[in-house]
Amino acid sequence: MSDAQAPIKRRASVKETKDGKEGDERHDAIYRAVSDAIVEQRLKPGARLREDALADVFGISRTGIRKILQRLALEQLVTLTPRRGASVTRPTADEAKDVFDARQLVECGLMPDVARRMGEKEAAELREMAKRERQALRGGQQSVAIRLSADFHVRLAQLSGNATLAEFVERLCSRSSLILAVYGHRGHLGCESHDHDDLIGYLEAGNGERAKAFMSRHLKAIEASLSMVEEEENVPDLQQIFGE
Amino acid sequence: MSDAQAPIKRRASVKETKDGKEGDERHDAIYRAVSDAIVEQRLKPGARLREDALADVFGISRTGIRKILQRLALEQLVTLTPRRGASVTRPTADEAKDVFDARQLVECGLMPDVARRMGEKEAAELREMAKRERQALRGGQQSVAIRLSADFHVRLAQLSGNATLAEFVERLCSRSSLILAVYGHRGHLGCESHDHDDLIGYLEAGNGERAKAFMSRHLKAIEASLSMVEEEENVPDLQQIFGE
DNA sequence: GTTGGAATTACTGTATACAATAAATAGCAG
DNA sequence: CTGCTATTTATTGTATACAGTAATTCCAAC
Repeated sequence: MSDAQAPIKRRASVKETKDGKEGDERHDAIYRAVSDAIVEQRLKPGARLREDALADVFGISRTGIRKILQRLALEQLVTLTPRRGASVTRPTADEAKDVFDARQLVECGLMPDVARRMGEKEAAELREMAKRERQALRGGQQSVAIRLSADFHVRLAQLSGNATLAEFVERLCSRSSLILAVYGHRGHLGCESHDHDDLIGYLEAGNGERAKAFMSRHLKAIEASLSMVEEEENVPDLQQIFGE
Repeated sequence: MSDAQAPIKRRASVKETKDGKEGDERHDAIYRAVSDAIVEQRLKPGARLREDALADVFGISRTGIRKILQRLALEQLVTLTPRRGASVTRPTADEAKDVFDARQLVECGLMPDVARRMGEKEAAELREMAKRERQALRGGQQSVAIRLSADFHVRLAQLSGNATLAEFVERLCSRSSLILAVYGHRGHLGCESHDHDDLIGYLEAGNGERAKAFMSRHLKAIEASLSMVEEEENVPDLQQIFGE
């Protein structure tokens, strides 16, 4: 079985790696910087990402930026419209449903495997992650908490031992963060903070079926917490005026 | 629910679109040409894909080629090693297991949804695809049959109505074709040709659970038909000599 | 004849320059 | 003053040139 055990890489400040590092690492750092900014909603859905501007900010040429934008586009975090450039993806309600249905199928299906491979070390690591998430939430850093929550789910999937499915879950979680950023209620993060701790308990006890059922409820709760009103279009005042 | 109903695009000869079409379509055509060549094993695992060579063949510059190679790399059809260039991915036994486990989870899980949304038109289309696959197999075009089989599974996933999962299945099927190309026995294609017809029957009858169970056996049969001996390395004689 | 090393070659990584197209603005006519 | 058209501007698409690095080949020495 392939090893999907590598822990989630810590995000490093982009500035730090600016000079000394090789090109590859630099590119990865920029990729993560943009990805994080999107997931943490510092770049809001619909925001345009001009190549020149990004190239200036990060001090590389447009060539490298295009590569990164393309990667983000394949992960559906940015939308690449021909001759119009890149912008942060604004997930539709349909996409949101697809993503959560997919998570339901995959993440729940993975729980038995995770329970089987769960050891002390893994449980401790997960608890640490859950703790950090709680701290961020208590500290009012909602967007950071969203990302930490996603990290938790991804790490869980990695523990299943299936690298392919873990990677898929990673993409789903990124998109979920975007969905939460758009449709989530302020002040009510989807994940109840103690859910993750409970889940770890079931997994550590080797109770895969119980964990599976719990994950299902957990995901349903997140999805239910969303207010799925499609954002009004750019010029919606017209319709409101018509209504009155 | 998002619309994942679009039929699989027909592969067009690359030559045809060479002059008249716009850049975007041209790029897509080249992408499909390379992708098909890999899936149909005209480009064998391990084969190097030099940028210059591809640029010459398709009459565009390296810039466009790199874009395409990058996309293929993200789909794990080609492996991109830094400063060494691109080569057709040679799936490991571990990867093969992950891919088939993933297919087991996802494709089987999708069957109930597919059964629910199955209509006459869809069934007819699937039967047509299955027929073409049988014909290719009978005509000795094994590699074409592998691709048609993959197309069938992808179309099935699209009928579930979940675009995200359908796309994931598409990737898994591409990789499966590669796996079959490497580990499959010559003359014994994984998919028994009538399996697909039987499956359509269950789905058309709305029997999702039966279809699910059948799909599970079907995928297990394919996986079981593989001979999972890791290909010997380029210069293995040395090891044999050591053994003697 | 084989091995070590240096020079050459081949290839990728990156930036930049140029072309093409769509958006914005200004100017003109009604 | 409004609406249409033309020009300008901003931004992406593409190719090419240059730099850097790994692989190969050739030569010499043992």
